[in-house]
Amino acid sequence: MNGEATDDVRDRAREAIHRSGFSQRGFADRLGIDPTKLSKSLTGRRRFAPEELAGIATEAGVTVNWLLNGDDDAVTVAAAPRDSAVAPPPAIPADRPLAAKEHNRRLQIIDAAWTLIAEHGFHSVRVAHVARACGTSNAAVHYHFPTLNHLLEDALRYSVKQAFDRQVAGLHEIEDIHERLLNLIELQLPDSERLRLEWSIWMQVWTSAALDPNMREIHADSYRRWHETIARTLAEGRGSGVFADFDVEEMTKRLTALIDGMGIQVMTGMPGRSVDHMRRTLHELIERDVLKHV
Amino acid sequence: MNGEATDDVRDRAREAIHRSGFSQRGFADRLGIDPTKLSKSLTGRRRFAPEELAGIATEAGVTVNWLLNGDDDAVTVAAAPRDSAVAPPPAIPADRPLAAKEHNRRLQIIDAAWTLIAEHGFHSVRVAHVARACGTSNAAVHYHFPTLNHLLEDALRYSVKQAFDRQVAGLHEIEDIHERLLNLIELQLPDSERLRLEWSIWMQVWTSAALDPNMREIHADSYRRWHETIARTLAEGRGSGVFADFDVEEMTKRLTALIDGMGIQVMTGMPGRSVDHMRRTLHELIERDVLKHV
DNA sequence: TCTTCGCATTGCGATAATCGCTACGGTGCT
DNA sequence: AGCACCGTAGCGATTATCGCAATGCGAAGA
Repeated sequence: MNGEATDDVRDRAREAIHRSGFSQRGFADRLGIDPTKLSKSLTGRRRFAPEELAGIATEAGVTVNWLLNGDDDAVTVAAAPRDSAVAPPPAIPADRPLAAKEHNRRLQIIDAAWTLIAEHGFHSVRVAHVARACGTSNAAVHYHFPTLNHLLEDALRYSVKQAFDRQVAGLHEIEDIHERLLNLIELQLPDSERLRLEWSIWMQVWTSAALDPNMREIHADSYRRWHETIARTLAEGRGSGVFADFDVEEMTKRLTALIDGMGIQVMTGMPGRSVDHMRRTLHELIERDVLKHV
Repeated sequence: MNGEATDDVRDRAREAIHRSGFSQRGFADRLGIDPTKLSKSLTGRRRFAPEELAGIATEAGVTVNWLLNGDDDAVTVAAAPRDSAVAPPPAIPADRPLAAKEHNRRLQIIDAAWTLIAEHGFHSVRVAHVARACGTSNAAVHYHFPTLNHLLEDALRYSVKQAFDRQVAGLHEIEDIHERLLNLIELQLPDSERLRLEWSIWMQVWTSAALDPNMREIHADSYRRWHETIARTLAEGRGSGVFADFDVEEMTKRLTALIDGMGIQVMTGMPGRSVDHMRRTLHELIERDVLKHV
């Protein structure tokens, strides 16, 4: 968990890129970064930025946790989703590099569906919308996904994986537990457009889970992950004497409930509720009830 | 705000019942209470139970606030919804009692729609479902409501009004401010089946409001009402010296966020989150941060 | 280097199902 | 008679999904 990317990490990154079927240069283009930056990082002359790690994981169909630790289930700063939630559906033939376009339309479709769900709501997404967003036809969508519901479910899993990757990539270098907790919260605030979309999806998952038992599973997995990530951080800080001597489970429940509740208020645009206010309130809570006072 | 129903209250109740077109006996049947109880209450020999007040208001198309205070907008224990949220759509001809069945199919349809929304979600409600639940035809639904969307909107307004009536009826007799705050919370816990359905609807309103600007209005009204009800109670307790000297707005935000967040966790069936736990946590918060400690 | 073949991918058009809404006529109350 | 209320039947629009044929690309062969 140190700041330098080890040889192992670089090897795995190289392997993932190779298996994606892209050239190093093409992969850098997809990530939207300069090819020379990627090259430097892959040879150890530059460290990976958190977004880059997350991007590599997404494009190559692996997890950041695997990139960093060589194991999808390695215990790290954030709790891992269950397999059900990651499942890269077409089994990856480990030996053969994928044909350049393979896996890509699929990812493009999932991402388009994800965005459409976040912007217009689960029930308003039509096959035709997804197809149009990808510049392709309805049939192409149905070629990759048997039914619309399969696609939508995969889009939700994609969302879970994204949040996980973002957390691992953004937090693994942070040693100070107090700072890590603050950063963990920062990574969840509905601040950027991307995170607002993610919040929109969580809210939809909550309401669906309250109605439809089939949604319970994906919700339970994503929420358990979120709960355990907080709980693990609190437990670490408490164990190392930086945090006060509270009941970890109780404090986790309070913190998650407060974050969710304030997130809703921000997302629905209630007067007086802003991201700034949300951040301030959470920092106050941590200052007052989480940190140990000497 | 004393415990006895005044002459005024009884007069207004009688008027409302009369205008509903039912006989006193028939009205009691609709409320599901013994006709003799209704008779005693109307003549002052028995007090109205809170559910009875709420029931009278719902069936007769008035608000509990009007029953108690003679004015829909009277300032009371709970904040009133804006007109937009109550609007008893067919203007009530004040002189003529309604024909027995009038207003009733309409209410039945709204209530059926309300239940269906809560159970299956806004977007899954079909005209045919509502019709079947009422034992009638699609056309009957369209007779009372121009479009499905009008019906669904009215069902949401109905939900706002219900919560308001429940709060006024349940709290108006409680003088002790601390006890009233606890009761206010108690009235919102997703404990009974009815309240679980109401929570389901709130969650849907939240997510819709985050997506669709048109939903903002109804959400803003219902949430403002909820916010102000809490804020008013906190301010009253603070003013009378029972509560500590906190910032009312801030405390209101914290309390509502915590309630919402925990409500979600209960509604989605997260492990370790129960109504009991929710109640306990809220009571602890009030004990620690709201009450004045001598 | 050119041709051919196989296969993954995609577009086009059709089909069937769902669903909101309406036209029209009937019924019973006043 | 007049009116509020409601049922039957069906139109028309939207959509998910499927069958079929075309396309394009890499591998294999000439």
